Amino acid sequence: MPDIRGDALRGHLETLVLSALRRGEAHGFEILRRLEEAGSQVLKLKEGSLYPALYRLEAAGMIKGEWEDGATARRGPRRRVYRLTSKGRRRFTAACGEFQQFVATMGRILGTAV
Amino acid sequence: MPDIRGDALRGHLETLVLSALRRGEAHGFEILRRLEEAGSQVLKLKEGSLYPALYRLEAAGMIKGEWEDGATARRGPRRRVYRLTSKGRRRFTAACGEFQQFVATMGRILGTAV
DNA sequence: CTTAATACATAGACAAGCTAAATATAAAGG
DNA sequence: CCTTTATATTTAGCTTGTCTATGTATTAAG
Repeated sequence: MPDIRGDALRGHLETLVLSALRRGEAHGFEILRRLEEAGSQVLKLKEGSLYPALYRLEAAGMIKGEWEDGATARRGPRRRVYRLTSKGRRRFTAACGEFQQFVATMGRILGTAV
Repeated sequence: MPDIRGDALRGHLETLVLSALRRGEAHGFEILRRLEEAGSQVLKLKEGSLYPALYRLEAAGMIKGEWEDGATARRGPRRRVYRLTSKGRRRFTAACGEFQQFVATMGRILGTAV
């Protein structure tokens, strides 16, 4: 089972990130884990793709990130926890519709066998 | 109904071109027409995207292009007519499978409502 | 002879995802 | 202590596909 190529993902990654955050706020690594888990081994997302996507989404007001309280008893550096804004929630709904349209259009062209 | 953005298309365009050629050989403009027709107004493909894609596909041995015989009584310059190679046909089949997997994975992440 | 229609070509911009490496923090282990 | 290990974020630079915009070529029509 070949991996999903980066180019195929392009333009859809932000939708995936928004989707991952519907399950509740999460920091970058956690988002990565959620997506790879749901992606069943074929979706391999890289930090170098995710973090810039998070910055874009935050800049666009779709998500809001805050540094986690430092007093957590765990290994590792501070984490930035993101949550969906209401704008992001609306964007996600719209993005789902657009994706559906994209799939429908592709399907029409590739034939019903697809 | 918003158009399908270029980024959403990225990585899927070559599959679309292969698909268009299943209906028989065609020159660039004809491919464009076939795709836009099947794309129902939401898929707006540009020459600047299509022709490079054709060159890539030909270089990869997926399609074969030949200059049309000049004695055609019609307006316009010579046309380069492309047809699927057997390699291209196999590639198309594989690409359909990959697209299906992509859609399935996206669907799993976006939720069944998608 | 000009205009319109058709078709191909391509330079350059742009953007998103990838590679790879650096940095930071703190628990765990000896 | 000091090193190792695990966790998490950051970013520079590369690659590549699509788009914008423009240019060229050819022939029918007026």
